[in-house]
Formats: sequence, C-alpha cells, structure tokens
Amino acid sequence: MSKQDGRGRQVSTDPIDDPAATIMHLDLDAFFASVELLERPDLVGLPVIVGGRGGRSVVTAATYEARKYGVNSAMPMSIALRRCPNAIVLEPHFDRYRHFSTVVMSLCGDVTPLVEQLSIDEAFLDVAGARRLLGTPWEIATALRRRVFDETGLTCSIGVATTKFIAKLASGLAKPDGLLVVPGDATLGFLHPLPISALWGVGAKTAEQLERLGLRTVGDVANTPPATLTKALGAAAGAKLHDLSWARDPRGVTTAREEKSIGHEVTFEYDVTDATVLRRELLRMSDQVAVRLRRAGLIGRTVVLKLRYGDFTTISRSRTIEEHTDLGRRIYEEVLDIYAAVERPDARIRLIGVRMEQLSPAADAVLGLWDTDEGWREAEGAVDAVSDRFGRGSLRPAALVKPPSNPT
DNA sequence: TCTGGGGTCCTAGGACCC
DNA sequence: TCTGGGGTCCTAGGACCC
Repeated sequence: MSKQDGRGRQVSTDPIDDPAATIMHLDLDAFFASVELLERPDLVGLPVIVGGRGGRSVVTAATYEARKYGVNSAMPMSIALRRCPNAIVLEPHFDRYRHFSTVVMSLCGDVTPLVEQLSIDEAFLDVAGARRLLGTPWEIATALRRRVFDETGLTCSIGVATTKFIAKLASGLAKPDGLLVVPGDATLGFLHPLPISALWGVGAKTAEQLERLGLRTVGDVANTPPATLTKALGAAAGAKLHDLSWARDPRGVTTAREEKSIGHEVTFEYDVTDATVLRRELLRMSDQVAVRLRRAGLIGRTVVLKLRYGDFTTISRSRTIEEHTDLGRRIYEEVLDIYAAVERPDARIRLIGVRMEQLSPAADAVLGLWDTDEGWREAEGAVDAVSDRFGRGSLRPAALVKPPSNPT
C-alpha cells in the first residue's frame, strides 16, 4: 500500500519494520490550524491561515489547502493573502494550543517515560523499553497515532528510525497523517538522495554556501572532505554536517532540558519615535520576564535589550549584573540604563525586546549567601521549608532572606 | 514580497588572569 | 625589547528552528 504525500511523493504505508529502530519523532499536522478547525468544522477542506491581522503579521500556520497556493509558515500575511485571496484568516489562541499539546505529550508519556518535547507540537520518543509490552516500533507508532486522533481529533505524523535526525526527516516526509519507518540498513539509501536543505542546521545561507561548493544532495556532502566543509562553514557546523550526512547522530532522547534564557519582544504596528512609549513598553516587558522567571523558579544575571530599527537593522546590548534577580523593577532599571546609552532622538524603532540570560535556580542563590557550613545548613533548611510550603517557584531570595550583616 | 515571537547554538574579539 | 599560551568570562551578531 502507498499514498501520495503533501509534496506529491509516494510514501509507503506498508508495515516496514525494524525492531532496532526505536527512536520516534511525532509531529502534529498543521497544528495551530488543525486546533482551530476543531472549533470550526464548517471550515474543514478550505484554505485557512492562522496569524495576526496587523499589517506586519506573518503566517503562524496554514492548512494544506492553503499551502497549495504557496502559503507557508513565517511568510508575511500580506504576501499570503495575495497568493490566496480566498483564505480565511483566524487569530491564534495559544492557550488552546498549549492545552492540546499537553494532552498529546501525556499520550506519548503512556508509551514510554523517555519523551523529549522539542516544541509545542513535536516530540521524540525512545521506545526501546516499550517493545516487549507494546510490540514493534511500527505497531507502537500506529497505535499512538490512532490514540492521538481518537482523543483529540488531531492527526499527526510519525517518523521511526535508529537516530533522532533520521526520525525527524521521516516524519516530515510522511506528512500529513502518515507513518514512515526507516530501517537501520535502509538509512543511507534514504538519506543520500535528499537535498542539502534536509540537513538539520542548513538554512538559506548555509545552503547557498554549500551550493557554491557544487553540493546539492546530502550524498554530495557525505563525499566531501570534512576539511572543505569546516573551512566554508566553521569548525562546529562543518563537522556536524558531515556527521549528519552519514547519519551519525549520537544524541539520545533526554527528558530534562534546562532553560537558558527567558525573554519577550514586540513589533509595533508602526515605527515608534516617542521615548515615553518605548520606556512604558520596556517596563511592561521587564515585568513579564520577571513573572516568568518567578514561575519557573529561576533568577537571571544578564539583561539583554534588543532593538530593531525602521530599516530592519537589529542590535542587542547586554549587561551582566553582580547579583541574580527575578524582580521586574531591577530588570527595568538595567534595561533603561542600557537603552539610554543607545538612545537617539531621531530613531524609528520597529521592535523592542527584553531578555534574561545566565539563569540559575532561585534556591542556589539563597544557598550562596552563606559561606560557612552551619550557615549553609541553615539556608538549606530555609529553602526546603519555603519550597515545601509554597513551591519552589515562590523562592525569591532578595525578599525572603537577608544576607548576614557580617559574613563569616 | 517585506519580513512575528519564542528560543538555541556558534563565532570572534577583547579583557583579564596565571 | 618584544612577546608565550591557555583558560574563562563577557559582549555582539548571525544563522537556524518551530
């Protein structure tokens, strides 16, 4: 049995299987648009685009009917509507997407505890330990796809392979509503004919670089000396690409990933020149960032201001402060000072953003206030007491704990 | 045609220390 | 007088992904 995929290729739906192919990549189809259609069944089968209505908005998601007109994610809405004037545009509802995402991730969790959520609509699963109980990878994936549909009404695609990279490629080729298993011994035959853009990390710029070297397929990259690649792309990117082109991808499925930064940014409907408006926005965003830090039980040390001017040039200025913080006023104070240093009276500002980096758990900072053994034990006890009572996210060292006036 | 908002990772240069 | 090498931290920018 076979069917045509979204790009007109034949995709096998035969139960090709390989007990050693235990990595799965699940990807919900046209996720945001599909969720919207659950509430608007009257629009099923029509070109629907999810995105803002402002003049500067972009396409967040599009149904396959809209994609037929050349509408794609991240495309400016103005262009999308020119290509597909009959499209129905719906505003996004991120709360709904988060809800369905949680449901689907928990269904994945019923298959195996080894679930790595990649984004709101994607996850890797390692089903090596689930085979005895649930069957072959093909059987597991088929059952999971059915269960996702039965419990949410959403379709998804699953790629199955021996590595993450190949599994992700496979789910992409299986879309929409498909399943593709790439047995271990078929990997290179599957991979090498694909275009270089299939490689993870190859976007427009890198593709251009590689084409200049005369490389068009993944197989071409595989047969290029690594030194040539590193010379053109840098040490890390060159080595990584060469490895991926031979399907070498040692990354395992990991469940825990720590956040490296938290930030917010806005693009104004019209460029802003009024400094009062900008400062108000910076205050609002500093508070938003602080709220998210506290909810995550994190504090940050590096404050980053991002500005994009009317001509789209973008700068960022950062400052690392002495102490960690999760307080909106403190973040605002720094960001305002940074802004003052780059402020130009005539500048037209298109976007501003605030971000916090160098994050660490709030509890660590509390412990860091003491440097003696007994002080440490005392602090540890205080942290436990507070987090037991209120949850770890409630720890705000600056407010809760006064450092000893005379340390040591 | 005119470019969102959330992120991650990499590079390169400079400061500073040993 | 001219000149080390490694390591870490910080900053700015860019490519990329969903």
